[in-house]
Amino acid sequence: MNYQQQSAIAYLSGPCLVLAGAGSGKTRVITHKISWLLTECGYDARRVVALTFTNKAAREMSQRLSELTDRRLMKGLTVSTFHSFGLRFLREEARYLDLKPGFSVLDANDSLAIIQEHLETTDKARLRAVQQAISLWKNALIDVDQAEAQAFNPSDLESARTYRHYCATLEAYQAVDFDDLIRLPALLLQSNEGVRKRWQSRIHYLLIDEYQDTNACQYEFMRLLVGKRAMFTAVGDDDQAIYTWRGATVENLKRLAEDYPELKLIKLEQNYRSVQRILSAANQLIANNISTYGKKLWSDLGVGEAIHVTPMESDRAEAESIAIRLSAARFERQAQWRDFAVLYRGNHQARVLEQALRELRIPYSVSGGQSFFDRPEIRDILAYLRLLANEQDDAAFIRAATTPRRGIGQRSLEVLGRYATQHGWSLFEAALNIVGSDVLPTRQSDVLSHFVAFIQRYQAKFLSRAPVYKSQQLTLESALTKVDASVDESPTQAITSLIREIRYEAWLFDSFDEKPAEKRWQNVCELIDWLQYKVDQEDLSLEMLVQHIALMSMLERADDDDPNTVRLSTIHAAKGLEYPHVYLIGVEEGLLPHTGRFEETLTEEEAALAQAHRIQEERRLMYVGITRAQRSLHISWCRARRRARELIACEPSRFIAEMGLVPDPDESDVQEQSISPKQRLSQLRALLQ
DNA sequence: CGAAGAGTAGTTTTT
DNA sequence: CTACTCTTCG
Repeated sequence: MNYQQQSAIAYLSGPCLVLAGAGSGKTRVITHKISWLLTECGYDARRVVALTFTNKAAREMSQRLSELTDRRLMKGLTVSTFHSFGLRFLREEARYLDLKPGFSVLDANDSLAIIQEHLETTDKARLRAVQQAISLWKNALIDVDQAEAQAFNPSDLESARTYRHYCATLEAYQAVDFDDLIRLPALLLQSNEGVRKRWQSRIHYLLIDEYQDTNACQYEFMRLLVGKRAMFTAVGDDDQAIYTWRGATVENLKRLAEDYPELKLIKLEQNYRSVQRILSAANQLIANNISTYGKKLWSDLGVGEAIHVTPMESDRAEAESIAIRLSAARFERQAQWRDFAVLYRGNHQARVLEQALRELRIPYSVSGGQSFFDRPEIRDILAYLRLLANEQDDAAFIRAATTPRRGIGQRSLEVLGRYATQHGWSLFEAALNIVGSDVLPTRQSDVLSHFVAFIQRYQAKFLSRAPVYKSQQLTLESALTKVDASVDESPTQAITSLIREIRYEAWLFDSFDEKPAEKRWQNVCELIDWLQYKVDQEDLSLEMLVQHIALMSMLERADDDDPNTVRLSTIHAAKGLEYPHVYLIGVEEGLLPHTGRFEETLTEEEAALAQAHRIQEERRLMYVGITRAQRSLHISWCRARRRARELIACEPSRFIAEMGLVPDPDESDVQEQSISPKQRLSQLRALLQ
């Protein structure tokens, strides 16, 4: 532990900001600080909260923490993502926000559907833009009225109107979205003194990871949680701020110094991860950015080998070449597959790579990408669970009512929707009251009321379970209290019987070919297993489980099996991780830095400014990518790339020149041309036999 | 109402 | 090339 790390850990006199460069032992400082608080300073674990941005980071933190701390002292400690923490807060304080305890947590898909319904357009770009606008407004704590007042052009006005409709819909659904998980707690802490006092006296020390990624909302949340006492440690690196598109603002770093004049600033500049060659390139690159706090990273791990820069003919050739080079490198370096990572800008780039790797039988795993919980069959089942927990969740109602097909179609839903709007009901309530009304033919209303009765039957099953949330004295600790064990049927048993009753398996095999159907059914079974596991592990009620699922990005099983595979990952998803050998691909103008479409509504200067910010963020992204590498770094770019259905010419990224790198003579395209990838592939195959 | 077929648009990053 | 949408037919 170096001097700076030690002082960061031991500093407890007030607010503390640790500027931790890439690989400078950031997580180490946080975990040791928590351990220090618990074991040396006598802090009660229930009074300490550590917040991260990703589930992965939270998991790693508690993992590493438990390696250096007595388990008994950790009891009641909170290490979670901002969003999970916000969810827990909301569950406890739901009554102050007119939210019922079973409120739904909508994911991005659900919220997009609401927006689409209101806008009545299928223009995907527009929909995304509006969704983004709404999210940014929420994250900046701008309410509907303010948004409308600030709208200067028709496009913004339409977005603001949609914002209004969107918020109203969420309220009607008794649902919150991701942004609300932080926004609502922040607003409640602002407006309700009693709640504020309670939380401020409950939390004695707060730690925040990746502080540079906080948005205005999260800042406010944090500020109100720590109160005047201001006992917190924020750890971050302004050079690694790569989420400003999500509302994160580096301004928060400056604001911290302004709001807390007594703020203790500690810089961690020694890098323990990479060889000097890699670090120098990273430093040289990031020097092109305007930085808030200057940092000079250094390491004593030696100079290291040269950074390879390789031009490729096409994205296909790049993928094949990477596959070959991975095989060769593993052999030459006597390394494991898990020592290698291939990083890229966009998820779609994984496609070609996967193909190439499969051809060479190279084991790989893709991080990020499509989430397990995004698969249609999983969403089907979850729709039922969501509906059980909250019958006002219209989105869940529609999905559950129409899957599997039970004779409720577009037309019936339209009529039902109108009927519901007329009376100010949810779809569920409307369906409940539809028998006897003459809005639908008896055949349809029978099916609907049959469906409603079915849902109610299962609701009763779950309701008979101890409803944890009703307890008035619910606290952080007791939220996880064991569910009444005297009930005859476990939640997962009930879910299993529900799935059987809707004949989901049969429906799958009916609607799809044997192979895909089997896979889907397997996923459903996996979901049930996972639910069972969660129920056993954490004693969560169905409600809490369902709410939590929206926050799970991937199947969290990776920790038990430790696959020896090459990691394929977006640079974003690789943040915080490190690999001995990194291949950074697609380093081209237009892709990295990525250039999206420019906004027509902006003036020329505004557009130029936005563009400048964009480039800086992309540069930080490149910086993050580079600094993942410990020993060797390989950068490649393509002369041409398939995009949509045409081949477009590409230029090497300006970042390559900014780092002062030139193509590596040994691996230049001369060799690429003299021997085709296919030939090299078969050569290598022969070699490997 | 729902399934099968034809046509068409599409690519940033994520809790 | 593929994944999704819209259309048409039973």
